[in-house]
Amino acid sequence: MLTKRQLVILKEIVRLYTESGQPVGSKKLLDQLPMHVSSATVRNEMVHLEDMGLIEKTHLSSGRIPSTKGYRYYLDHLVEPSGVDASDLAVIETSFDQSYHQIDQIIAQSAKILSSLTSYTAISLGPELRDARLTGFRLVPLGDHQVMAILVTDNGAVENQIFSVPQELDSESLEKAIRIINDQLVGLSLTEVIQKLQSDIPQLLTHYMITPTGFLNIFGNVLKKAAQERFYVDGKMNLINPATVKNVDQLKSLYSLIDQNDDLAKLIGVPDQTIEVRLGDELTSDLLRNFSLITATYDVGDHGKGMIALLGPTSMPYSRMIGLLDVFREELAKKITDYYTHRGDE
Amino acid sequence: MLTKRQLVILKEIVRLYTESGQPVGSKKLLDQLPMHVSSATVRNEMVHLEDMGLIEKTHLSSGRIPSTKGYRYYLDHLVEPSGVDASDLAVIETSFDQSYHQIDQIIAQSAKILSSLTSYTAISLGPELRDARLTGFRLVPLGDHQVMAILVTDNGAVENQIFSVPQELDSESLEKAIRIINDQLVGLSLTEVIQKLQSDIPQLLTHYMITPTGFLNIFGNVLKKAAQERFYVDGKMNLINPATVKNVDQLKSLYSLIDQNDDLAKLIGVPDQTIEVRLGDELTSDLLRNFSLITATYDVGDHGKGMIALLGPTSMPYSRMIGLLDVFREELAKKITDYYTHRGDE
DNA sequence: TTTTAGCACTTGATACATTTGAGTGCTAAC
DNA sequence: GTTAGCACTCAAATGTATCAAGTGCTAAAA
Repeated sequence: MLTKRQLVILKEIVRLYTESGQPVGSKKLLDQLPMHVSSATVRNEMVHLEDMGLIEKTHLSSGRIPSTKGYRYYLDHLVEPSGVDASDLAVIETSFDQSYHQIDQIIAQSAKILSSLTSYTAISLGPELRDARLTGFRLVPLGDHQVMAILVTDNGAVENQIFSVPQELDSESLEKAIRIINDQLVGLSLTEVIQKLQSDIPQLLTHYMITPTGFLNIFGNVLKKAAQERFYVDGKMNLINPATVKNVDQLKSLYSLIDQNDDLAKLIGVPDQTIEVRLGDELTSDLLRNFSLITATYDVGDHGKGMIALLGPTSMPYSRMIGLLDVFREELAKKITDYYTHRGDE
Repeated sequence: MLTKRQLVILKEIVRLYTESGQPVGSKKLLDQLPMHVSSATVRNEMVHLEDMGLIEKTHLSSGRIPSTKGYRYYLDHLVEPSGVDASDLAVIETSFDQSYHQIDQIIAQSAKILSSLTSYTAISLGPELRDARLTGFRLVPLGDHQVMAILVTDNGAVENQIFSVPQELDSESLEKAIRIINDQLVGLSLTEVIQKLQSDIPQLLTHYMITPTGFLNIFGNVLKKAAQERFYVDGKMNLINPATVKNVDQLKSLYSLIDQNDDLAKLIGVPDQTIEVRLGDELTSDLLRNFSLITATYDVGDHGKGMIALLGPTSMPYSRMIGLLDVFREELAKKITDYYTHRGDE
């Protein structure tokens, strides 16, 4: 158990280190501490904190920096989210103040705003699509044996993809198939649609088409693409930071980790807190040893939950970041709700 | 005028410097030279070359490196494109060996192949769209006052964008408008379409619609997007190179230069040679002082010309790069021609 | 028992001198 | 025109001294 004084010292070490980037020595620390004790006392306390593994030295005679365990303790017990600057708030509001034709544009914009506000890498994810309901499937002939398949869901996501049509498909049976799809599947959630696609539908189609596989491939493809979570990342450049990335190779690996949608999904996982910070070992990849990931979920009622996240060095100014994300959650949820209620009414 | 021996020496300096990255001294140079002269003779020749501004020293007693002017001379008179490795050729062929639904996928893949083969940044541009002809314009209702506008051209490019439909547009007049567009404009080149859009069409539409502006906005938007040259860039990471980029800020500026489609268009301009190398001052931006840009055009007959390019440090192995691009031009043109002839016939 | 003053010790950073090696330019002889 | 030889230059590596910031420990004070 930590004494009151040790708590204050740990908290101050975290603050000073994130501010200055330099290891914190007993003298510097003393200037900032509210109580008046001698530097020797502080040193003694620091020895205790070090014994507990909460802080560490970079070399024998250096000042101390928080260890991963120390940050963990700080985040679990000490951090106090700070309020958001009026100027930051203004940036958020003006940046969101445009009309969007697609929800994905809002999500992409979110990542952009967050990364510019924080100078870290921002990741954002739209409301979950699994529970979104299919509102329509279209095939638009483009000529030259090509069609564009378009899938629309009730939460505003639109997925499209272009296919070369297999020769055996004539436009008549295609139209029939589409009618069946729309009759049978509209209104179901995407997960349900995926299930039905593996049971009822194929048989149903055989009544009207000779070989439904070609068509089912097309539909299945677009469906898969639509049901997949798609992360928007902004501020990748900000990963370049001598404190976290040692060499160019590491940077390249990091980039490919982040560009890979699946890897990113694995990294972020399923946060269970509203705002959650993971760092060091808690992150899946060895590449992220010196990183910290703050995830925040947001809630848009019937339309499900989404997520925004910041990826940066372990020594982030957590109070500010957590405060900021907390406000941003609300603003984003508001904007999305707004979008759902007003779309098309301009 | 340079003597035979000076030419050999200049060429060798370029080769050794690109290989080693180190300034080349008289001794090292001597080992590689075919004729047997003394190092003093070589030194004398180097003084001449330096007087002509073709090579330079990094400091008073250092070896020599080619100057920008030296590279220019080398490229104009000395470079001999080398053949392409069998392995490189195999990579190109296997990477292209898939079926593509859209021409843009081929173009994007080109950039990917080139950057992975060269470890430089690769840029690619599809066949010119100005002369492409409009083959169709569609509006697909998605529900909730939203439509997707789709524009197809005869060279396989498909552009789509989603709009919220202005309230005053009912579906009936929309259909009429689309019929007019397709009747009047299909078969014309995009440049012609853009012209007509500013003259005949608005008046023509007023016969059938009350306020055509809403509709014209949508069409104009997609048209503009379709007619715009879109560059595909791959291997941006490779710009990180201590030889060319000194600090992180410069890197960020470079990235934003490359991400900005317009800036990129300005940078690349209109190459008049089949394969052209520009370096130093010849590039528009100050940021690119230490870079070299190799552009190569490719020709797909009726479907116009496109471009591929490599951006890297001035000290690239030009023989290999030029040889590679020359082969790649052909392969890409072949692949695209292939796409046009076989699309839809699988 | 806790706190503090004092001191010896460690370490990274900085500055400076010295050496080494790769290279040059020049001169005089071939 | 070419070459051997030599004095000279400079960056990079190496060595040395000093400084500042910090620590741990001990013994005395509170």
